[in-house]
Amino acid sequence: MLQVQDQSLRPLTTAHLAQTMSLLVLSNMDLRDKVLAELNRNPALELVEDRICPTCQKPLTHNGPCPRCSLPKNDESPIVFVSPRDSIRPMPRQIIDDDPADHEPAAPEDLAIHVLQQISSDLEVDDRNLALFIIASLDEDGFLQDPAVVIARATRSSLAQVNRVIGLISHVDPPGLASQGPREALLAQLDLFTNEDPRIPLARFMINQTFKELGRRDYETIAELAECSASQVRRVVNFISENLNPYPARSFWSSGRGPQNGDPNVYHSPDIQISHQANNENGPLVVEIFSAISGWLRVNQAFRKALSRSSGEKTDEWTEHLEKASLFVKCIQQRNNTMRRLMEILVSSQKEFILSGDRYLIPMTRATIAKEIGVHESTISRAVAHKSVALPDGRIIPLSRFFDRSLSVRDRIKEIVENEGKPLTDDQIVLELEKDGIKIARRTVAKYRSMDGILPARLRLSRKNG
DNA sequence: CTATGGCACGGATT
DNA sequence: AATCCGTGCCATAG
Repeated sequence: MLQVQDQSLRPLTTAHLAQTMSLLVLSNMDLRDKVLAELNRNPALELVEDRICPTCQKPLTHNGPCPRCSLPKNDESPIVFVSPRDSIRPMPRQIIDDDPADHEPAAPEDLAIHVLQQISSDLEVDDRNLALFIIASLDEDGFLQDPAVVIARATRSSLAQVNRVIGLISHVDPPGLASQGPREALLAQLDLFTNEDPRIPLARFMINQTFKELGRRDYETIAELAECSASQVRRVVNFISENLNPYPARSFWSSGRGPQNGDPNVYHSPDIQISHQANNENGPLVVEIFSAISGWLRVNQAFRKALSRSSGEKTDEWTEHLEKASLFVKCIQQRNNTMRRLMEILVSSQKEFILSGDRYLIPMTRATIAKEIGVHESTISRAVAHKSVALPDGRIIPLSRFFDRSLSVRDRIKEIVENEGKPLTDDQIVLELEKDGIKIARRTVAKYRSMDGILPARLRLSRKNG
C-alpha cells in the first residue's frame, strides 16, 4: 500500500474524515469532475500518466504482468483485482467520439452505448451531443421527464431537432425509450408493428383514448367506447401484455423496480466491472474498479522543492496548497482502498450470485461487512450508494442490489409463476415457497409480485394461450 | 366468501 | 435520526 509522503504522520483530522466520506459517495463520473477541478485549482497536485499494457493497450501502472491478459500463476485464486488506478474506462461523453470499433457489440453493452450505436448513422454530427444529453436524462424506467422544450433550451437546439432525435431514440432497440410515460412508450412500440394485424389499430385506440380504463381493466367501458365486442378487447389486451412493455428500460436492466421509484440514478457507465478474463467463459473473474481519471494523483515533488527554497509572502498560500494536495491524495487512496476491500468481500462471498443469477444472492447487510473490514457502517453505506456494477453477463446493476434482502425470493416467485399451470393465488405461492424452506407471509408475496410487475392470479392468463 | 391492495406499525438497517 | 421492510388488519372487488 502506498504511503503518502512524510506529512502523513499527523493524526487524521476531521477535515480528512469529512473529505473521505464525501469522496466515497461520489460515483466515478462525479469524482472525475471533482478531481479535474481540484487538479486545475491546486498547483501542488500532479497527475502521472499510466503505462500502457503492450498487449491489451489498457493502462497499467504497476510492474509485472497485466492481470487482464495473462493468467495468474497459480489458478488457485479465481479472482484477480485490478487496483483502481490501473484501469480506466472512457466516460460516455467520449465514447461517441471514439473509434466505434473499440466497442465490440459482442456483449450486451451499456444502454447508452447500445442506443447510440443504433442511431449513430441517422444522426447529424450536430445532433450527437443532443442525443447524448437526452439519453443521459432518462430515468430508470427509460422515460424522459423533461418536456422537449426544456431540452431544447438546455442544449440550445431547435424544438424540431429535439423531437427528431427523440423520435429516433424511441424506435430503436429497447423500443419506446425516451417517451414521457408508459402510455407514450406503448404507442411508440406499437409503431413497430405492421398495421395489417387487425389488433393494432384497436390497440392504438385503446391506449390513446381509454388508457385509464385499461389500467382499471374496465373492459366493458372500453368495448363500448371502441364500439367492439368485449372479447375483441380481451384479445387486444392479451396482445398488449404479451408484446409491449410499458417500462422500456426494464427489459434492458434485468429485473426492474417500481415506476414510482424516483431514484435519479441512471446507470450509464458502471463504476465497477466484473468480467471473465479474456472473455473466456471459464476464466477467472477480473474485478475492475474504475478510477475516475486515467493516471494517478500525487503531490508534485517539484512544487514541494520549490516551496522549501523560496520564502516570501507567497509561502503561506503555497503551504496551504501543499497540505490540501496531500490531503486530497490521501482521501482518494482511502476511498480506493475501501472500495477494493468491499469488492473483495462481495465477489468472494457472492460468486454464485454474480455467475448464476439473482436466485443465488445470499442476504447480507452493510453492517456485517463494515465490521469485517473494520470501518464504520456509514462508510460502507456511502461506498455502496450511487454506484453501479457491470456483471459478466453484461447486466448493469446498482451496487446496492447486493444488499437486497428479497431478491432471491422474488426470483423464485417469478419462476413459480412462470411454471404454473393455472394461476396460483398468493396463498398457494406461500405454500410453494415453504416447500423450499422459505417462510414468508402472504402479504409479502403480494408485495413482491407488484415489485416485479406480476399481475394478481385472477388477471393472469392460463398457461395455454387462448 | 376469497383474493388483493392500502395503510400503518414495529423492528431492523443504514 | 431517518429509512426500509415484512406483516397484520381492514376495506373492497370479484
